[in-house]
Amino acid sequence: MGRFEMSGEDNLLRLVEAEDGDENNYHLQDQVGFILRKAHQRHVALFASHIGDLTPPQFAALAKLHDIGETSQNQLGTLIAMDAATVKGVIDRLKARGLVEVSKHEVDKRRLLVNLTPEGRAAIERLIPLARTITEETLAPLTAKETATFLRLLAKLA
Amino acid sequence: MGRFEMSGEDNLLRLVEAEDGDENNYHLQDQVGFILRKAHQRHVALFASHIGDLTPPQFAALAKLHDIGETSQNQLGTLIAMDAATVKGVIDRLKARGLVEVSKHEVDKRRLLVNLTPEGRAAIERLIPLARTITEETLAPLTAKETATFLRLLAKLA
DNA sequence: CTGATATCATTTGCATACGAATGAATTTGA
DNA sequence: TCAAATTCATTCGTATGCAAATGATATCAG
Repeated sequence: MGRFEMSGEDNLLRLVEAEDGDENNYHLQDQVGFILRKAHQRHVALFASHIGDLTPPQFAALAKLHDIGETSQNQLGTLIAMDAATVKGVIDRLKARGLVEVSKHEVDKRRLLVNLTPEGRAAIERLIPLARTITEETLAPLTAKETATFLRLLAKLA
Repeated sequence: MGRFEMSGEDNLLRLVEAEDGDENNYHLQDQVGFILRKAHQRHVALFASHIGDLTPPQFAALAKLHDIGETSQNQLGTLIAMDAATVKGVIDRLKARGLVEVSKHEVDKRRLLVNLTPEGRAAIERLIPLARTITEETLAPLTAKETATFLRLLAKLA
């Protein structure tokens, strides 16, 4: 289906359509969703290379608990953008490793309170500097000005 | 832990450190990895709202096969940024639905060739216009100029 | 007060995503 | 040539991520 095999009519059509963005061909590698997925993959790989024993979602849970203190599992999920099923798995694994502990809310018996253990607090405080490095490496292909622009626009899409 | 409970010494420390970017506090919601994850989540949700019966990775596989024609499973994985284990699962599910078919490479017996079926070709050609809409909606919070800038910078990170 | 709603957590099922190990086939290099 | 290294595919284990269903509890409206 090379362009050199097109008839004159097809060629005319192509020339007309080229004006509004080559609508005839679909280039997966130019789609925002595909590039977004790849950029996310690269970040996760960088994260793993620096922090091998914790995933980004696990880190996010610990960092948020460190920031705001004890909360319900549901509220934590909202703050770190995880649905209820996902956050449960993350908390279960952190609990199994002794990094967080859970307790029942005294008043509202539906709620499960989550908090850092001393080990969890030590871990997140040790890891935050590494996370800053990961952020830097993720953004390393951009200049400082580009980084500011990128983060501003990315935030609009999130 | 409010700032109004800080001692005078802490306050001085905070003022000094504020000069190089508030390094004492870690704000998860400002980290590129976290925002990248949320932006990706939003895109996947938009995708699902328009194309309910196919996931973005499945769509990517069909779109790439439509673009380049028959190829090995391994090569396809490289082109759509999936490792061998992941692409196998995606192809297995597309195969089970009759959208792709696989065959053995005659010369190199290690390779598994993958190609669209007529049904797969019809499906991807029907879905590509929807995918364009999804791209538009994903980028809707940005102006045209911002979109161009964003895609250029995002590509640098991917 | 109480029935309808809403919220919180859990469970199940399905689909990525990737590291590590394995086996088969191919390519390389001394 | 032939042993070593590489490539391709598969399998296993672990970890998100989300929809849907369920059960317990809490809130709201009449």
